[in-house]
Amino acid sequence: MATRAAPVPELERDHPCFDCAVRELAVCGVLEPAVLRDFKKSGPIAHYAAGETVVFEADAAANVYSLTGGLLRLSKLLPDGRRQIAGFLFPGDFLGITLEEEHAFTAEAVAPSTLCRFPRRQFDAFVAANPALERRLYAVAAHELAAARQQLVLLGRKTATERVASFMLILAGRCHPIVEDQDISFPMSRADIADYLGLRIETVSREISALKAARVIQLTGRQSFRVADLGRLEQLAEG
Amino acid sequence: MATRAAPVPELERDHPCFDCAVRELAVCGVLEPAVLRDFKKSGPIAHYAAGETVVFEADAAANVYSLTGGLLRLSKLLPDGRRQIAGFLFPGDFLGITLEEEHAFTAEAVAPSTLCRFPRRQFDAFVAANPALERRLYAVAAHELAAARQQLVLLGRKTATERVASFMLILAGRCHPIVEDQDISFPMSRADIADYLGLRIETVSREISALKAARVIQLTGRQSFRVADLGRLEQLAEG
DNA sequence: GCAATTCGTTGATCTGCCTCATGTCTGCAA
DNA sequence: TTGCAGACATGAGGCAGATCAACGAATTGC
Repeated sequence: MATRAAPVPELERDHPCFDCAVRELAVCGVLEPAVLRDFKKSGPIAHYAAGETVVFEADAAANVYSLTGGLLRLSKLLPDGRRQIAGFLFPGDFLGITLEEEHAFTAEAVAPSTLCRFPRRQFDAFVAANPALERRLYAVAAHELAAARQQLVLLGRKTATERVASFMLILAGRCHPIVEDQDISFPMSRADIADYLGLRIETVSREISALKAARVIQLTGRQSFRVADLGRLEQLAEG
Repeated sequence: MATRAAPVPELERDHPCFDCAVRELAVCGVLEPAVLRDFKKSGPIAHYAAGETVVFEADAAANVYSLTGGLLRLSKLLPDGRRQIAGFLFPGDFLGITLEEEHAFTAEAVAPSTLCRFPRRQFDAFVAANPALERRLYAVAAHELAAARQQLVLLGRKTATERVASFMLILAGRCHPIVEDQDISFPMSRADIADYLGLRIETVSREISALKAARVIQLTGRQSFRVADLGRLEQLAEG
């Protein structure tokens, strides 16, 4: 979870990074304050309302972004309207891991979101000049790759029950340690969950109801829940 | 495709990299000959027969590898035996993009394969000392990530017909340019294809038969085919 | 050579999830 | 309060792909 970093004394109080909540988490975390000061000059902070699009797939990849607050979804549409969500971006996550000239996925705000935007060319130059940043980007890419491959297993081989249970565990896993009866809220709709898990919303709804009926989870709102039986949930997620 | 690089005159004739077929393609491609000479000292060449395991999932990630010949599959098993193949590695591909201490996937030889093996610690030190190599690794990771996310769309939202057509296009896409009536051979079994596409072997077999009956492809052997109608194949792959 | 085994194909049937339909809840505005 | 719209839930029936079964064609071992 995004733990607020200590303010950076070397920075001016009005510098946008001064009390950034995700500085340690984000790629910027590896930069020295002096470097950071210059770095952030390169791009403004952008706000997006829920539902707004940050980048369209096939758009020129002119900027890269660091998400400081909110939630994004990365999705792709097939010609007939079928949609697959490849992943969600949480505060601290980086948007723009590619060397292609165009984005491969659409990024949209699921909840109101705040991002630091950097012109791509400038960012690349900055990366080239800062080996620590380059290393951090590689780490981020490796991490995303592992997550995507894990999702391949879910989409290729898991049942609807296993998928929904796995999703609940992913949500719960964002809090360390995972404890039972802790309230976990998720801003995404059933439609988003369905498109992430390769299911239909009716199926997601039914499976959530089943988990609730089995007293494995407890719904505390439309978009929040508690894990009531972690062992059983983990069991259901694997088969 | 692996185009044989020109021999490297600065290297001894008996140096393993002297006439490596994939040197330009692989991560080593960015290294100066003098650096390359030292680099390769660090690890031997390993051979694996078809079916042999290079690394087991959950094994300590003690080595990284560069595939110089053959074909590997990256797979994961669920407790009850269901298997998902996350991807195939072709000559020039790198095995070991992770910062975790354990491998997340099993890597097995689909066909007889040859790999350069490097102790991970030594490799990491080498990467830290060679920014060009670091950049290349990031490029490789970004590329793999894009491929994995594309595969998420296939597994989450495509029909059996679309999946098999997409697979044929992926195979054909490894030859540039894609031309009709060029013989394309693939060393993987129907079981491997099924586990890659999230289908059963019977379904893969039926769909291949259907593509053949529709004269979209032509089978020239058990594990080779020709694209007879590229436009139609692309159409079928998207829906 | 011939059995034994593995791999791929094809047919018949079954089932998990999708599709379609309808109902319920919540938030918001009048 | 009522009415409305959007999101979510639930029921009934259908279908794509899984499962089960049988067979043919390569490959391997003797």
